Amino acid sequence: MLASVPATPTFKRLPRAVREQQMLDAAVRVFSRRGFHAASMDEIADDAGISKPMVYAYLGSKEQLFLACVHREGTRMLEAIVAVVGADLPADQQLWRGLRAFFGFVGAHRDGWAVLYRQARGQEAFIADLAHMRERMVEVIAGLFRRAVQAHGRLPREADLSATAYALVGAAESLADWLADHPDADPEKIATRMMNVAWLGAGQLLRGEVWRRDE
Amino acid sequence: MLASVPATPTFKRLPRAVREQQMLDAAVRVFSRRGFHAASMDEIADDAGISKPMVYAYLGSKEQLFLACVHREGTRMLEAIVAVVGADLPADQQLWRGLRAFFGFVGAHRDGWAVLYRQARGQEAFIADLAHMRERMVEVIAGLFRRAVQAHGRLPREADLSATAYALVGAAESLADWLADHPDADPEKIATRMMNVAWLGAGQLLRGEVWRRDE
DNA sequence: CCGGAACCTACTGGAAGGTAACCTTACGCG
DNA sequence: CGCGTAAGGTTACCTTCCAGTAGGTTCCGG
Repeated sequence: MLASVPATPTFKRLPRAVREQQMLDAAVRVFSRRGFHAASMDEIADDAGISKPMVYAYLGSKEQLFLACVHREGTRMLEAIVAVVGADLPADQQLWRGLRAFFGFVGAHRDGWAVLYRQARGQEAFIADLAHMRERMVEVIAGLFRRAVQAHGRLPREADLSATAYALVGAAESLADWLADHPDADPEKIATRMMNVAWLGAGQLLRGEVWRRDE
Repeated sequence: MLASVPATPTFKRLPRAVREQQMLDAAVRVFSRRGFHAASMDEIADDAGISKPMVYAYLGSKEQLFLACVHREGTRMLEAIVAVVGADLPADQQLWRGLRAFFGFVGAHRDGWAVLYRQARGQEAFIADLAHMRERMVEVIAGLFRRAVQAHGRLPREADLSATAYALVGAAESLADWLADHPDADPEKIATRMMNVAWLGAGQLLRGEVWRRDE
């Protein structure tokens, strides 16, 4: 009989590891579409092609699920950046490569990272974890500057370093936001603009100077 | 007669305009303490010393109430900035004064503006209005640069101008966030640091150059 | 004394987080 | 081979919370 072979190849039982990733994918989609509170577990489960209790069984509560999303995406992004920043390159080259990787990543995950990240800020329950990831990013950049300044034979003040790093991270996030909302924008171009303002500063920019990458 | 002055100063009937401001004050407090969704209309009404139906009668729905908050605070901030930026000062002076006003404002409304603003981002319903306010801010800064560049005899590309402005706005917001979380930080100092990185850029900073305000 | 503005208590209706109890397929092991 | 059991999966429910409202009361101005 025909009926013995099920005509629905989609609904197969899958091992936990696979389902978990599918659920996280769905959760990222829904969270970034709706925001944390407005997203319902029903919709996430639906989007993942599974029923709600499974989500609870595998990922725990809604909060835990959200944290898992942020953690996965954040780790991917940080790895993508760290991978391309060579430790012994000149500072501007490091910054350039990091920025290019960052905007490349955001460009490739438009509805994923940027929006998710924005969601997490201000949601009381997550600011601690978010601040921690942000801190790691800031520390990477601050460390970059620390070495560069020391290479110039001066000793930097920590407060100045981290303030500068914070400002750069904020600037990058702002442009990433803009990028996320403009599907036809070119990440590489954004990275170049960001590099210009970050490295040269407004003062030199409006005098017509341009940063060149001469790799 | 003495009786004409009521002896109960707390529970007096008040004209609409006054109550509305009290409600907005309470709403800003509660929204920034809890976040948009976690804030309940009951708590806001309670905090305002009034009952819930009054809030609905005067300010409409929860969304409208939130928008009213954002709008009021945002307008106040923009006015504070525009008021100090003289139209015919050199560009760096304008930027410096604007930044000082901005961080001064945030410092004076720590639990008000910064958190409220962060709340609004990512909440589907508000991104349009938020983007509009942000756009006004970006346009102010972009206009500042446009004139400065033209004063140098060159014609700027709009895309570059707004990208630069976006980056600066993002950097300022990021530092403002940091400021909102550090009650003992000095707004003036943050403004100086921001001015350094914005005007000089990282390249000159790590060579040890410093922007001086010589007013 | 009447109209309307300020104000209240008390309710409804629905949405959504979370769970209990149950089915069903794969597959390891005797 | 077959059988038991755990892992994959489901339906249907409970509960709580909260935006929003119905309908009534008090007070002031004219």
